Amino acid sequence: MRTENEFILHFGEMGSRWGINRTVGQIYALLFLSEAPLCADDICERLGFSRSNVSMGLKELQAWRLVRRRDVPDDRREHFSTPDDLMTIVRTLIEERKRREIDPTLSKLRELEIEGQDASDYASARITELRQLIEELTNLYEDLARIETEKLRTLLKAGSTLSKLVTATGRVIPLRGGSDTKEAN
Amino acid sequence: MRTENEFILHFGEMGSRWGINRTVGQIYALLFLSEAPLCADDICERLGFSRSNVSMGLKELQAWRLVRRRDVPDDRREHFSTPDDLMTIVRTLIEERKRREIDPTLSKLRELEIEGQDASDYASARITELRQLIEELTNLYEDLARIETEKLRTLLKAGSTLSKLVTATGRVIPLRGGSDTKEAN
DNA sequence: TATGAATTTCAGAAAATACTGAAATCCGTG
DNA sequence: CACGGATTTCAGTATTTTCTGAAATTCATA
Repeated sequence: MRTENEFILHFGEMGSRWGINRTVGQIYALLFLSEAPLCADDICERLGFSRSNVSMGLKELQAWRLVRRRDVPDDRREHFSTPDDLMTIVRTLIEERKRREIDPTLSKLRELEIEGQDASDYASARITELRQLIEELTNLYEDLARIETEKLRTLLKAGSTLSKLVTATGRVIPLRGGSDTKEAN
Repeated sequence: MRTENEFILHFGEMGSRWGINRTVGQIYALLFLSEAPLCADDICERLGFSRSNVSMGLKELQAWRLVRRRDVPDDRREHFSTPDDLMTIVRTLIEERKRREIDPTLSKLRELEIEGQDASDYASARITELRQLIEELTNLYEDLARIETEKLRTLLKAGSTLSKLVTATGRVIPLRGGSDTKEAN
């Protein structure tokens, strides 16, 4: 209980840094730690928030796709839980943050490049450069997002796979302090 | 001008999603688009914020390491600019966000694993699982952060490098819709 | 289609955050 | 070390965001 409480309080505090509020953070944390799905009343009781606040919070978590509805037999009330698989959670988180924090800016930059011919040369160049970099990073992300969870996990656990990755591009990139054997290409 | 203004307003609006406020977002955008370093007075005048607000904003941007001081000859006032290299900016952004949004949670999880033996089995398992995944992702990030900008950029531009990466682990992971030739291993 | 439990909506209260102007501090120069 | 421009601090105000309770709505069941 002590541990669970601290975890929940921590998520509440971090919430604002993560772009959700205290309530939403705590609700998420509570669901994350509970094996069985919980209904809104359970959450109110446990966290001491008003019913309406919990309702809002659950709505937001569903919009983030971080919490899903679950049917519990013999109970009319809706229940909620977080996905079991952590990798799924991480993927969702990244996807949603990209959608909220990056996509709108990419659209705006494209729009400004097309419509706006009135910026200074320097400003135009910077906007284009930024748009290009965001596109490249987005493409990389989309490649990554296609790799199945199982294999991504293997990759993650394998040691210094990264040096191999870079080797595959035709160059050798020594890792600082590493002792990789160099492969001539 | 029209274009610059729209860019600045957009950064102001997005600021709250990015964990900075409107003022800070606008100051950053203005500096990002200006070739010459600007002093606080320039910024006040251009954006219409109070002197003290601009001072706070610049302080915050420096704490994020997104803006640096620059000396301008024959002017006693401090001037500021964003780094020229976009890749540097992206690295800094990721580094700082990791520091603010992930590191504190990783510490807390470790602490809870050590101190807290009172959680339910399920909760303990989830905390451990989460701590492990964050560590793995953090390690991956640290590997990536060591690759020099020049080479990272090459990598980013190269096409479907990712399938090669995964091949290097000893498996072939077909990209959805891709037409990579499979390499037997 | 009337009932009532469950859920959502929403206007206003409470809390948190951002912003300002005035005063204090800093700092190079005479 | 006094002057004066540049910068920061800070207490109070304004704005935004979060939270609540009451009312409205939804929806399965009789």
